[in-house]
Amino acid sequence: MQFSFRMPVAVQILLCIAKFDGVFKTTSTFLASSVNINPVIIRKTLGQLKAAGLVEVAAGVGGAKLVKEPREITLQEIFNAVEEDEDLFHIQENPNPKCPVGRNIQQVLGNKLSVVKNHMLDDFAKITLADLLNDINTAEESRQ
Amino acid sequence: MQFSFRMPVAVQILLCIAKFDGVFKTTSTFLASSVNINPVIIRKTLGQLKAAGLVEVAAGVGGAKLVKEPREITLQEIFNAVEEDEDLFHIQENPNPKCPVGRNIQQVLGNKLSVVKNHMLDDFAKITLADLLNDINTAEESRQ
DNA sequence: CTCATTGTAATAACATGATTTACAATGAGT
DNA sequence: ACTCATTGTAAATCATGTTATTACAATGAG
Repeated sequence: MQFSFRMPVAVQILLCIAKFDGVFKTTSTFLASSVNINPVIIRKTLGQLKAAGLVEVAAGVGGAKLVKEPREITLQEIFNAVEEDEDLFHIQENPNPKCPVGRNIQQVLGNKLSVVKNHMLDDFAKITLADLLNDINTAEESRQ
Repeated sequence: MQFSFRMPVAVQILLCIAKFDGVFKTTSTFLASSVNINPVIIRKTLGQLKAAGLVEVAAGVGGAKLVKEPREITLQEIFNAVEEDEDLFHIQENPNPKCPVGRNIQQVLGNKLSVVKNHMLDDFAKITLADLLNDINTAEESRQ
């Protein structure tokens, strides 16, 4: 069980937009070929990133640009842009109300897990697009 | 996108075994009625918990018991018992190798995300079954 | 030997994510 | 105003994973 492609795809989109800014027009087709995914997914994801205030997309003419500096864009913002705001885990919705465990599990376990999720979001907040761009460039250099 | 029922179900199973120890025989049918889930799921989950050394199950006669004290059982052990050891997120497996972003995204983003996952596991390690039992009891008392 | 129960396989039902096709709306360039 | 590549979006389909269900051999105390 793991999270879907969504956040990683969004990250790759943003990295490409940053990396190729001024060099290539970053259309959905162009981005789709980097990620190797369907252009419609790219357009949908770009829409979410636009709604989150991270990019602006030129309808008609095509291409996308970052609205903020890479070091001001965190993984947390990207995650929140493309994922629902929901609990980390499914907890059974209809446990037995006659059982002392069943009738309290949602609240008790839910409380603990929401703390864990908040820590995860805090971790995401510490990782910026600039960090990732930097790592990409370092990795590129080490390929000679 | 969220994790499945598996870990929460395993937690509820263990809580019931601890709570009803010596009072009821905790068969898969009994546990299934607390969680309100199919007994086969319970049996399968109990099998995973047994393999992880957390419970012993009496085949034939029925019923399950904890092998360790509740305060020695952590959410991390439970999580690892029922979930695959895999990355937190899917990262596109076939990105474009001609793109400097595509050919490095797995390594770069994967590194960052594995740190986050380890933090999450550390958080899980700090939560014990005894903590949850205690919270259940407190919640029960406040119902009067 | 009996019988409730576990262990397990196989299948179906269901939900969700990803793919693909299609097409109206957009807007810079001519 | 027209063109045309592109976006935005809906709808249908495919793929995958999770949960539910049925079935039955294996288990082991009484």
